[in-house]
Amino acid sequence: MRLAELSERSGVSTATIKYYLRERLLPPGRQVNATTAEYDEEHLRRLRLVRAMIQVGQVPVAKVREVLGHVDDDSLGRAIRLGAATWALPQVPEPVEDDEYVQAARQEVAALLDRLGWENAKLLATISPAYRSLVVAVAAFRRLGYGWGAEQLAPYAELMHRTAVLDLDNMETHPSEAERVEFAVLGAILNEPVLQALHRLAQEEESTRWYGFG
Amino acid sequence: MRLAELSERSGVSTATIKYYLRERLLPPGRQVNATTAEYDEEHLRRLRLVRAMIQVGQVPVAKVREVLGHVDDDSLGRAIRLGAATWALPQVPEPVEDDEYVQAARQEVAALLDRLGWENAKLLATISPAYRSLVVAVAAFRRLGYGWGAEQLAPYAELMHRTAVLDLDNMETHPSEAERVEFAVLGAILNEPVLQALHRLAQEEESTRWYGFG
DNA sequence: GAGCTTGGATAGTGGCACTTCCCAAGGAAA
DNA sequence: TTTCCTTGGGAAGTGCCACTATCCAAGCTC
Repeated sequence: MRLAELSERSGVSTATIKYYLRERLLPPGRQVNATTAEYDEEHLRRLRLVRAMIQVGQVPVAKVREVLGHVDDDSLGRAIRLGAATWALPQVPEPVEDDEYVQAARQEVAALLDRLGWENAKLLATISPAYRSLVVAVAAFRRLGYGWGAEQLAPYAELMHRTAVLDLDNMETHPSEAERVEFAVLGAILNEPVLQALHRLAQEEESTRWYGFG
Repeated sequence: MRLAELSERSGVSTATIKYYLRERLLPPGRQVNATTAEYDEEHLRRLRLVRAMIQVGQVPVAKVREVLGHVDDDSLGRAIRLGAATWALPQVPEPVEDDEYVQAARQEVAALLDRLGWENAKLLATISPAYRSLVVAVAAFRRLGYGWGAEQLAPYAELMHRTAVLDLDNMETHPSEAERVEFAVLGAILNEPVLQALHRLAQEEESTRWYGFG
């Protein structure tokens, strides 16, 4: 198919597709002659994946390129490819100053991992962006005077752990390795908006149960 | 305290504080004379809240102003104030076309709420941004050929429901109404990065348990 | 051969979160 | 008193980002 058809079938304007081609989020089409290139179903699928990451996952273009690089890199193991995708996602900025709140948050997070027995996560503490994000968020709470500590976090962490197990179970249901990897990446990126929306819906459900609509 | 001290104690540059004052995210200080204004602890607290929303919660400035308006509006009931904060948060864009995927996603979400017995959420279906986000995200999965439906979503929804119950339990532990409302708003905004970070950490923990670090 | 579409390149747009610059007024030091 | 620094406020500028508009020459279509 040509660019116009790719545009029509994906709902993405030709100008934007050209932009993605320029940004190397899509591989170039097969050049038929000087003014025509041919695209196939794989391009359409990749384009939809890119759109889903950008629009639903709110992933910036540069990060999309990075993630796709890992998706296409067959030399990496699955845990690495899954991790690479998650790690490439936008993160909260590095805490500029290591003030008392950040240090206290660091201790609480460490205590949390101890309590949960997440031995692997402890090993990843110094390098995992998720770990850093958690510390920053907990520090923000503490800075405002709320005592978020291991005790309050533990039940949340248990629930998130079960969520992660569901993620992996779902991934395992896919037959081919290529499909599993794409699903892992997608899951890492698209599951979060799903979880977020479910969380907000559940909050609405529950708070109206407690307090009514008024 | 004066602007310079407010800046020092919050770690936010004076230029940025001026910007927040101009954008009405902070109330003006008490004007001492033509070139001096006096700020107090409440300004510092509000500034930290604003920073937390913008940096950790990634909430755009315009939305922060909107949310703060609800926080300060004593005339609203708690469920409304909590909802108002969550609803003001950035959302995925409206699905442009009501194609087959969006329609199928809508049906699956409706089936999910039936299955879960979330009667209040069903009533909110036409107006809740969270509902719309969920539909958009599920549609994105379906467009890529993954069969996310009520059956796969239900266990996730159960876990998120328990999370929401934890949220409300935590809120109830705060003694004063004003504190509860601020905590509800903050929880709606800052809990999400916490949950996200916990989820990613749990994924790392679990996938390394399954597949190792290699 | 007139008039269309094609893909590629370049430059422009609009929004956002700051950040820089300038100013007049005030306080402090010489 | 004079000089110098600091203050808060406003206007304009910056840098980034995700597009989007405009050109262009080549080719296809009637």
